[in-house]
Amino acid sequence: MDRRATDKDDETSATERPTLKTLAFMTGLGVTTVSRALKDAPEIGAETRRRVQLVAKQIGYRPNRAGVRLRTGKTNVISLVLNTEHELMSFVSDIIYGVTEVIADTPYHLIVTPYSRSQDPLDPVRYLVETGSADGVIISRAQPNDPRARYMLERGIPFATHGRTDMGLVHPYHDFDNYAFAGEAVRYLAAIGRRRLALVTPPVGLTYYGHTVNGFADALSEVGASEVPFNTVSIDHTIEQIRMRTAQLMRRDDRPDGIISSAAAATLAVVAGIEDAGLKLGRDIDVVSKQSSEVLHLFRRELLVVNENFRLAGSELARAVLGWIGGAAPGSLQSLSKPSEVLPYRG
Amino acid sequence: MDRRATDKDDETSATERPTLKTLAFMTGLGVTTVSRALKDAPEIGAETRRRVQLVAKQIGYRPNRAGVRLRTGKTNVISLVLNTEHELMSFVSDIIYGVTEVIADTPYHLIVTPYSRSQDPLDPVRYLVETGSADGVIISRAQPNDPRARYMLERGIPFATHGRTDMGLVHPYHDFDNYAFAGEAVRYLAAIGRRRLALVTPPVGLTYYGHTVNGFADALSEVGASEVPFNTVSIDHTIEQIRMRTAQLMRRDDRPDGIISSAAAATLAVVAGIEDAGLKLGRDIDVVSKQSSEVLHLFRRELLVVNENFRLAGSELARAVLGWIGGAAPGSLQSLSKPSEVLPYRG
DNA sequence: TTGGCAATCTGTAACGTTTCAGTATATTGA
DNA sequence: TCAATATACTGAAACGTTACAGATTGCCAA
Repeated sequence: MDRRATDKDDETSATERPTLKTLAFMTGLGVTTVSRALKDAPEIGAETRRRVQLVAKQIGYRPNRAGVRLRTGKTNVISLVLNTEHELMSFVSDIIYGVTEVIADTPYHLIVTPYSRSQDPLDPVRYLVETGSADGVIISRAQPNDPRARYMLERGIPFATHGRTDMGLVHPYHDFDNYAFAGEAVRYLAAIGRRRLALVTPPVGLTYYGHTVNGFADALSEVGASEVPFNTVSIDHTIEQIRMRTAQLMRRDDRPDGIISSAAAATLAVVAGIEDAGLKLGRDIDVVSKQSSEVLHLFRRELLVVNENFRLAGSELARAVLGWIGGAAPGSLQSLSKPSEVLPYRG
Repeated sequence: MDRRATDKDDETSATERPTLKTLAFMTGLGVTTVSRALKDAPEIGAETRRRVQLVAKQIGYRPNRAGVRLRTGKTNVISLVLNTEHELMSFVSDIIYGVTEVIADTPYHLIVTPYSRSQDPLDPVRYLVETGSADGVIISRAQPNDPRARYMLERGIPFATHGRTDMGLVHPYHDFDNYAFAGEAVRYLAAIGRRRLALVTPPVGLTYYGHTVNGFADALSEVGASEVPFNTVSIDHTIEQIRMRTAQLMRRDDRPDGIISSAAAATLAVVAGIEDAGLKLGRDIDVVSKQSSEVLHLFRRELLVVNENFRLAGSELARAVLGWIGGAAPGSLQSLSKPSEVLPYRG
């Protein structure tokens, strides 16, 4: 128990970042004791604990991430896996902000892991898991049978999906209730006298494609309206494609008098197509669209909108992943966001 | 030189992630040799080098980031520092995608570090530097006298700014030539007979506010048009504010017959305001606007647009930071993006 | 032969953290 | 009184990497 300054340590330069060793030296304790005191371990005396924590706060001690990660494997990183090509008018920033909001006062960092159209969506996830680059993962564009979710479940790495899967496997998710959205939209249009409705669907293959289509179909038969098939486009198509095909559709005799669109970007193109065909919004046809920011009513007042909050989605997803990491049951970390009413323009 | 399996090592379980030790064992070499062979050190025999690299590739060896980071301080992380509240129609995703494009085949990860309106913009930067969380930083919303740039220059941490500063200090940046943009816009409007022009400016305080205002003023006097002051808004204002104040402006006798807008989101509000005042785009007034995605022509065909490519900005910024990290001279890592022509709608 | 010197390769230590297996002291039970 | 036990602390080892300071070998000049 000799308390001479250890010969090799240079506690001289005050500019260096403090480590546990610095704290140990300052408090006269061992490194181990300091480490445990900082994490409120029970076998540390109350006064010692307070003293260590005080000094740590004073000198602005921050654990070295690399040290922790090397020793424990804990990265303190959440990864958001994104497709860099889909989603035109990108809601991406909202999700990111939602996530950062939640992790702001945690030690977590957010890394963005992209993948492109040409890649297998499993690639980035495999990379993250194999290299142990994150404690938790958020993926979007969930599919009914999603290999990524299956993969991560097998490896036991916490994750949350934006959108639900349908594999009989339970995992955290956040989803917008697109079944309800499509239903509400149909009922609204029926209520204002529209009877021949078309749907601009989500990308085929994603889970919420099914939800939307089902909500649409069920509500159609409920209100006794009919569907005008419009399967040639989804919101993943380009502006040009959607516009052209909408114009084609609107030039037919059996054209719809109502359209429901699953995304604001697509709606811009749909409206352009409608007008290309010489028809007028609000008179010849009504359009209900989801949007994630208040742009559509600036675009055309006649549009009917339903708001989807992606910032909230980001927050919920982050909360879910952190919850799972923290040991909560995956099944308890699922949330579904109800759509707003269908909103007409108000001055 | 005994080649018995070292007693404590368990090279048995094939499921573990390979490390240098694994490679050393497999090749029969020392850990040091393997390490150097992998980074093409000159004192390693050519054959040995090839052999090690072959084995490494075969078993999918990936250096442990925490190990490298702990030992060398190199994080292999680039941080993008973002304000979570400004920038309505967010170009954020484009920047992110641009960055990820460039770092895709490097060992770098991208972390997003947010800060909110209530915080000092220096906070996140200070955090990154103090904790050594990134090898390079990208900041946006550059100011003429930017404390963040000054701070990072002092600490010698590589960074790039989206937008220029004006402190007589040299550092990498990427910027859109807003002086040219405003000038082109003025000249275009003058050429189609507009003589009384108003400018929806960038946020006061940011460097490109000055560029834009100067480009506007210089071109005005060049073509002999006059300015209608419109200092009550900038593109950082809310949609509602811009819309209301534009309507007010357009109801005055001395209203402009041309408006130049620095952002697409603001332009939506400007057009709404114009129409609120009962005026018609293309007849009573023309509007030139920057946009970062092809939305404005769907919105109103009469709009005149200039495209700004944020994905490119992201790529350039990433390239700049990586260049600086790689030892290039900061002064050689500056780029300016020329605006496109002013583009009217074409069917 | 011997010394010197390249050319290759190697072990050890260190980065900062947590965990393991203690040690020293005080306190309790009988 | 003595042993058992609880309390409060500690050093050493390990995570995977790189840098440092050697080691070993072969070859050439003297």
